[in-house]
Order: sequence, then structure tokens, then C-alpha cells
Amino acid sequence: MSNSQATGKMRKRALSERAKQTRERVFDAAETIFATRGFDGATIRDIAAAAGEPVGTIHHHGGGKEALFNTVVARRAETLSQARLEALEATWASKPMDLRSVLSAFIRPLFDLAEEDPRWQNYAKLVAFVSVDDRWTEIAAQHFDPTAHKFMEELQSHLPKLSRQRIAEGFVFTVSAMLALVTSERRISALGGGTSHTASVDHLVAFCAAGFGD
Amino acid sequence: MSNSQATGKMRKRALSERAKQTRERVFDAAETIFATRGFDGATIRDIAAAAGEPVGTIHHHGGGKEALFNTVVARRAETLSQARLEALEATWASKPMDLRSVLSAFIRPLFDLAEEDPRWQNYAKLVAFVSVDDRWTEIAAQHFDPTAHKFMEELQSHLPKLSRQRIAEGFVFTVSAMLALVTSERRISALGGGTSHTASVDHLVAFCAAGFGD
DNA sequence: GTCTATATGTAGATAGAC
DNA sequence: GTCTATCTACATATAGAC
Repeated sequence: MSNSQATGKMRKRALSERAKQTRERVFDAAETIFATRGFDGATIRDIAAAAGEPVGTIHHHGGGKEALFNTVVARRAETLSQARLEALEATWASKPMDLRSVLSAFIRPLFDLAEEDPRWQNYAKLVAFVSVDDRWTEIAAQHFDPTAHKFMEELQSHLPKLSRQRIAEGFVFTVSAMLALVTSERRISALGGGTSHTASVDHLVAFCAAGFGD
Repeated sequence: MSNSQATGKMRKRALSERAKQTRERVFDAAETIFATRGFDGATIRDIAAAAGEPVGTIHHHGGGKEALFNTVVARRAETLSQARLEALEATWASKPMDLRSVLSAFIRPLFDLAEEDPRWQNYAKLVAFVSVDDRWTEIAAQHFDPTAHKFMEELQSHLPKLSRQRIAEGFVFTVSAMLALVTSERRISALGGGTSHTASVDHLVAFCAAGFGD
């Protein structure tokens, strides 16, 4: 604990470029494996193989399997929340300021990010695993509840007649449908034969907006 | 393989009452544990403890972990599909024959069954785990696709203007929202403060019907 | 069919050389 | 920080007594 260097984010010490690259490779590999097999189905050895690193390195950077999982979930949560809130603020400037814009501000950022960096697709699948397992409700709430509440307030102001419970229900339906679109794109194609990807996001926004009563 | 008795369902041999009860206890316990922790998070020992049976008995009746998982998923699938198709046929007799009735016929049976037997709630959580993990897409398709296609045809006939892809999208959104309502009832309460359970199912049907454009 | 004891593999984690 | 070798625990599965 001696000789610690004060960095902007209060991290332990300054990491070399090489070390930082290794960290990122470890986290990216963990993200992929966790997203594919879930927490229990993933093994440190799988992650090590995917990262092209020895097993010990995964523990060194990850600090144990559960800590690694937490880190990987947390890593992109802040970026995603920021993007959503910025998109929400942008709607305040726009004229119509309708329900669709609010839902779009919540839904679109994830797909926009996924388009420019496919690792966001893995992240979304990981979040889907998190959302289905009671064991991770704590960390899900920690990372996503603040933004959820902001959007629910916004929805409430657009739909003053709806009870808080109905807003909450609709919001949960919306989130689950969004995750389903990410994780089941292949299944949708299999069922429907269609192909257009970006159009589906429009359809999702329209579906949920209509569901809320717009 | 000798001395096999031909039963209605081509099962191996006639089982004693005692044995059948043990089987059911094993499957119920497996259902609960798999629904709580997923396939990889569950252990045969957990299941044995929950069933009040020794570890060997789980293997004897289950035939290995993966076979047991398959059996447990399959066990209630037929009942659920039957209930859904019967509910769908019942709507053909009714006058208005609207989109809501079709969606209701798909959604309601699960909640009706869960109300009279809480083990259906576990089953729904298990299906949620199945739906999120690519590893189980085969068995999900095997058990649920035939009914899914029937309902999609019915939806298509009510919404002739929509493309097959949009029907498929809306159906996936609907299924995910339905599973979210089962698995996130607590979360919805936490977010919204509300309580009424049966009302939520009405809200879900309304949400999806509106989403489809009704 | 039921239960005990055990075989075998592989998981997460760590100690210590480099 | 990186990597090898190893410790310990617990998983699935089975063999065989009852």
C-alpha cells in the first residue's frame, strides 16, 4: 500500500501501456465467455484461452471469478447510462417531445453503440443473463436503477393518467423486449424470414410506444 | 429390454406408486433448483437435498444432469401448449374475435396454471433461463415452436397488412414481456410500489395488443 | 428401487520462479 | 506483471450392497 500514486480515478498505481492492454483483453474475453455461457457455465480457463493469457493472469487482473464478473458488468454500465441520459436531454430540445422520443432515447443508444463496436452486443447478452438470475438483482439495481428511475419519471410526465405501477410494468416490458431483440435476432429471422436490422429498432420503439398508449 | 410391458406411452415398465411419487419429487426438486440457479449453477447435490433423496436416486430417475434438465423442461411443455391451443380455439367461438383474445389465449394459460399450482411459476423461471441461453435453443424450439407458429398464423390473419417479420418481432417481444412479468414481479413492485397481480396480466395483454397496432 | 461409498475429472485459487 | 506448477474442493457419475 506504500508509494501509491494519486490518479484521477483513485486506481492502485499507474499501469503500463502493456499492462492496460492485457487488462482490456482479459475483460473483453471475460465479457464474451460470460455472455455466451453465463456466470456458472463460464470457467476461468475458458476466459484465459479466449484472452490468450495464462490462467494466473486472469486472477491477477480479475481478482477472482465473482469480482471479475462484477467488473465486466460495471465496465460498460456507466457509458450506456450516460448515452441514454444524453439522448433524453436531447429530446427536451426537440419540438414534438413525444413518448416515442423518450423510449427511443432509452432504447437506441445500445443499438447505436453495438453497431460501431460489436462488443456491445456481447455486453447486452451478458445483461440478459444478469436480468434472469435473482442472484444478480443487486448489481443490476446498482448499475441500472438510477437511469431507470429518471426515465420512469419522464414517462410519467408524458402519461399523467397512468399509475406508477403501470409505468413500472410497461418499463419492464420495454426492457425485456429490448434485450430480446438483441439476443433473439437470429430467432426472429428464423420465425419471420425477414432481415432488416435497423428497422427492427424502429419497430421496437413503435411497439412499446403503442403499448404505453401513444 | 426383455419383458417390457406395453403401456399407453411406451414407458419402460410399470412403476410402483411409491416409485412414481419419488420420480415426481425428484423432478419437482430439479425444476426448483434449475429455475433458481440455472443449469450450470445447479448441482445434483442441491437437487438431492431439495428432494430429500440420496444423490444416486437423482441419477437413477434423471439419467444424468443434462437428461434431467431436458426432462424437466419437457414435462410441462405439452400441458402448456395444449392449454394455449384450447384457449385459442375457444376464441373462435366468441363473437368479437379480436387481437386481444388471441394474445390472451397465448398469455393467460400460464398465469392461470401458476395460480392453481405454484410449481408453474418455477417452470416459467426455468423457461426464462432457457430463453436466454443459446445452448438450449434446440430444445426450446422443439417444445414451443409448433404452438408459436400456430399463434403467428392467427396473428397474421388478424393483421394482414403486417409483414411476417413484424409479426415475428411482435411475437418475440410478447413472449419476453410475458416471461419478464413472471420473473420480475418483485422488481415491478419495487419500481412502482403497486401490488395487484391479476391486473398485471390484463395490462400485459393490453400492452402487446396495442403494440401490434390494435 | 433405494442408498452408500467411491472413482474420476475439473473447477477456482494460490505460491513462487522469472 | 507475467507465467508455471500445484493445492484443495467439489462436481458428475457409477459400482455394488441392500
